Amino acid sequence: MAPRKKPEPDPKGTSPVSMADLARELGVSLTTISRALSDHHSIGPAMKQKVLKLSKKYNYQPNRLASALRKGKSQLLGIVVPYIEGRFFPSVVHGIETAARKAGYNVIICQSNEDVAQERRNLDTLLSAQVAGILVSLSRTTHDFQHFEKVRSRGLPLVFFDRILEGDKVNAVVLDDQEGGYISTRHLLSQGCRRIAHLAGPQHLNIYKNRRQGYFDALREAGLPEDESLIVYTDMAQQSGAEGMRQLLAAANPPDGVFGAGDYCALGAMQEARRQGLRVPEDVAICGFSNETFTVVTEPTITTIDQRCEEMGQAAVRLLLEVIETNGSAYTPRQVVLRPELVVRGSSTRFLDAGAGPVAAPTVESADPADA
Amino acid sequence: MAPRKKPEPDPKGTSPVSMADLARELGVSLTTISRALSDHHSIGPAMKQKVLKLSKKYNYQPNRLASALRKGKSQLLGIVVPYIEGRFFPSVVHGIETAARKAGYNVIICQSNEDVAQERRNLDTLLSAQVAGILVSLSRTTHDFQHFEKVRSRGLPLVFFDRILEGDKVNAVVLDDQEGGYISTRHLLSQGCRRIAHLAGPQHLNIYKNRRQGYFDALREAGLPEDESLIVYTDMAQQSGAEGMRQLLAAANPPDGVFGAGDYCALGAMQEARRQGLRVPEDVAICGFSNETFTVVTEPTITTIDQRCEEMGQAAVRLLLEVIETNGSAYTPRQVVLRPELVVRGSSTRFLDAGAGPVAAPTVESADPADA
DNA sequence: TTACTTTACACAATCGATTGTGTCAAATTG
DNA sequence: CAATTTGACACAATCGATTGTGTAAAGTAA
Repeated sequence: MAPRKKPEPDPKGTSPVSMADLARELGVSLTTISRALSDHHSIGPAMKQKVLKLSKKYNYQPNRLASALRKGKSQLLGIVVPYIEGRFFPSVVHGIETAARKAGYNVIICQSNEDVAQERRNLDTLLSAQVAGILVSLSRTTHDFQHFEKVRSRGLPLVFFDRILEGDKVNAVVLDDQEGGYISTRHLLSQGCRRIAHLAGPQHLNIYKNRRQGYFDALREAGLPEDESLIVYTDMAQQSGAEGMRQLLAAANPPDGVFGAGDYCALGAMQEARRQGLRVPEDVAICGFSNETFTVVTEPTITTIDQRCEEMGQAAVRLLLEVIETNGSAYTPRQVVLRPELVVRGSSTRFLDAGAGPVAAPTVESADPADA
Repeated sequence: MAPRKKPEPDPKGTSPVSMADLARELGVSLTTISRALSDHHSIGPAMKQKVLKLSKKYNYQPNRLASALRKGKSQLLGIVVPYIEGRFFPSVVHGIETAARKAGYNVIICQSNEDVAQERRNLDTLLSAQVAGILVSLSRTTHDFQHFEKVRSRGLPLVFFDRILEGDKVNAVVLDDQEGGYISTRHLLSQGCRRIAHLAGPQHLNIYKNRRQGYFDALREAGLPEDESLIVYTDMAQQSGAEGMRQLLAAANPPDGVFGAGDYCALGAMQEARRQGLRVPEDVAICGFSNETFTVVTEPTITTIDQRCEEMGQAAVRLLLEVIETNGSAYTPRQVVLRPELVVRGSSTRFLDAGAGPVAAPTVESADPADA
C-alpha cells in the first residue's frame, strides 16, 4: 500500500484531519480525543477545552463511516418510495428529511418504480449501507411482506407509510380516508347541499373504499338515504370525472353537490358542470381530495382534503426513532392514523360558514415559480 | 467490550454474515474471499465458484461502510437542493436518483431551505458521510462560493445544477432559457400571431432576463419591432399575470399572443382574457414556461416550455461521474446547457401546424391520482 | 497514615473490507 | 533437469473511530 505521510496541518488540503492528527498535535492518546469529543466523564474539563479548540481550528469532521462501522449503526435512514414525482411523495419525503435531520439523521432515497423486484433490491442496498432504519411506501406490485423478512430478521427498525399491506402487524402511518370522506361530505351538507353525489374510485383499493364509507357515514348522520344512483365509479382521471358528471346531470334529479374521491376527477366534474352552464358552487358545490397543487389555480379554486403529507413524513420518522430507541426490546407494532384536513375553497363556498375550517391557505411551501 | 460469538449460520438472525464468516466456513483466508468476490485474477475459478455459491447461500451483503472506509470513497452521492416541493426539484431529484442508481450509487438528500447557513451545514454533513461527489442547486441566499472551498480542497467532485453562481469556473448543468423564450415566441409567430406580448419576470434574475432575450431574438428574426408597451413586468404569480393581461387588453392595440415567463402568470393571463370574453387561442394565443403540472388540466390546456427536469438530473450525474472518474487529473470545469422543449397544447393551437413539435404528452411520470 | 475512591488518561482490540507483499507449488522454458 | 514464470492463496497492515480494561496520581475517609 502506498505510504501516507501526514505533515501537520494540511498540505494539499486533500486529507481531512482525523482524531489521530489531533491526538498527535496534543501529545495525548486517540482515546482521549474520542472521549473528549463525546463528552465522556473520564476526561477533564481542561483537556476537553483544548481538544475542542483544536478540532475547531483544524475544522475536524468526524468520519461517519468509521464511527458507524464501529458502532454497528449509521446515522442514516433509508426511504423507499414508488417514485419521486407528483405532489404526494415529494411532500412526504420533504417531511421525512426535515424531521430526520432535526434528529441528527440523514436520509438516503430509493425509488422502486412500482416494481417489487426493484423494491427488493432497494432493501438490499439499504441493508448494506447499514442504515439505522427504513421507511417504506410499498410499490403497487407488492403483494406480500416476504422480502421484508430479511430486514426484520436483522432487527432493523421498519416503518411503513401511506401504502401498506393490510392485516400485518407492522409499524405504519396512514391517513384516515374514511374521516376525509366524512368531513368532506359534512362540509357539503353544511353548505346546504341535499343531493350529494360521489365520484368514487376503484373499490378494491382501500383508500377509495374508505372515502366512500365516510361519505355514507355523513349522509346517514344527516338522515339522508344512500342513493346508489348518486354514485359514479371512476378511474379517478379528469376525463372520467367529467363523464361521471355528465351522467349525473343527465339524470332526472341531478345533484347539488359532488364529493370526488380525488382532485382530478373533481376538476373534470367541475369543468363539465360549467360547460353545461351550471354555476359552481351556486348550482352545484364540489369537493375534491388530495389538495393537488392545481386546486388553488382553477376558477373557482377547489375545496379539497389535505392529506397532511408533511405530517405523515414527520410522524413516520417519529415512529421510526421510537423503535430505534427502544432498540429491539419487544416493541409492539403501532399504527398512527392521521386526521385529514378540510381545505375550504371556492368550489364549495356558497356562503361564509362560520367554523368551516381554514380557508384556502396554499400548502406548497414554495409556490414561488422562480425556482427554475 | 462485549465478546461476540458467531455460531455458524445465524442464530438470532440478527448478525449479518461477513466475509470472515465465509472464510471460516470454507477454511480459506479472508483475502481469498475478498478477492474472489471482486473477481481478482489471483483466485482460481474453482475457488471463485465456491465462494460465490456460499455467499449466495448465506445471502452475504457486503458492508459498504467497511468497504468505503478502507477505500476512502463511498458509493454515495450527496444532493443539496433548496427544498423538495413543487414540480421542479422533485423531478430533478428523480432523474438524479435514477441515473445514480444505474451507476451503482445511492443518493443522500439534503435541503437547504433557501438558507446559506443550512447549506453550509449540509455540506459538512455530506463531507463527513464521505460521499463520492456532490450535486448542488444553490439556495436563494447564497451569494458566494466560500463554503464550497472546503469541498473543493478535499478534491471532492462537485457539480451544480439549475441554480448556479455566474462567473465561476465550475461544473454545471443549466437550461437554455434564452432558447426557451425564443422557441416559444417562434411558435406563437407560427400560429399567426403578430402582436406578441411578454409577461416578464424580475430582470435581476438571469433566467427571466434570458427568456425575455429569447423573445426579442424571435421577434427580430421575424422582422417585428421590440415594442416595450407589449412587455409587462410581473412577479410571476397568477394574480400578477391576470393584472398584466388586463393592462394589455386595455391598451389601444391589444396583443394576439402572449408569452408568459412562467406558467402561473400565463394561467392568470389566460383566465383574465376569458373573463373578458376573449377566446383562447383564437383571439389570443398563450404560452407559458415550466410545464407545471396544472398546465394539462386547464381549459384549454396550456402550451409551455418543458425544462427537462429529469434530463437535468441525469446530465448532472453524468457530469459528476466523469469528474469522479478522471479523479482529480486537472479536470477543466464544464458547463452543460440543456435545450428546453416546446410542449404544444390547446392555448396556442390555432390550426394544426405541421412540424410544431410534440403535442401535449403528459410529463409527470405517474399522473395516476391513486397514489395516496 | 493506611485504605479506598475518583479522576484522567493510555493500551489495545475491534468493526468489516481491502491490498501490498510473501510463500509455496505447479507449469513452462531452455 | 535446473531455472524461471505463473497461479493460488495467506499474512498482516490499514482505513478512523469506539470502548473495555489497566494504571497512575490525586482526593477522601477512617
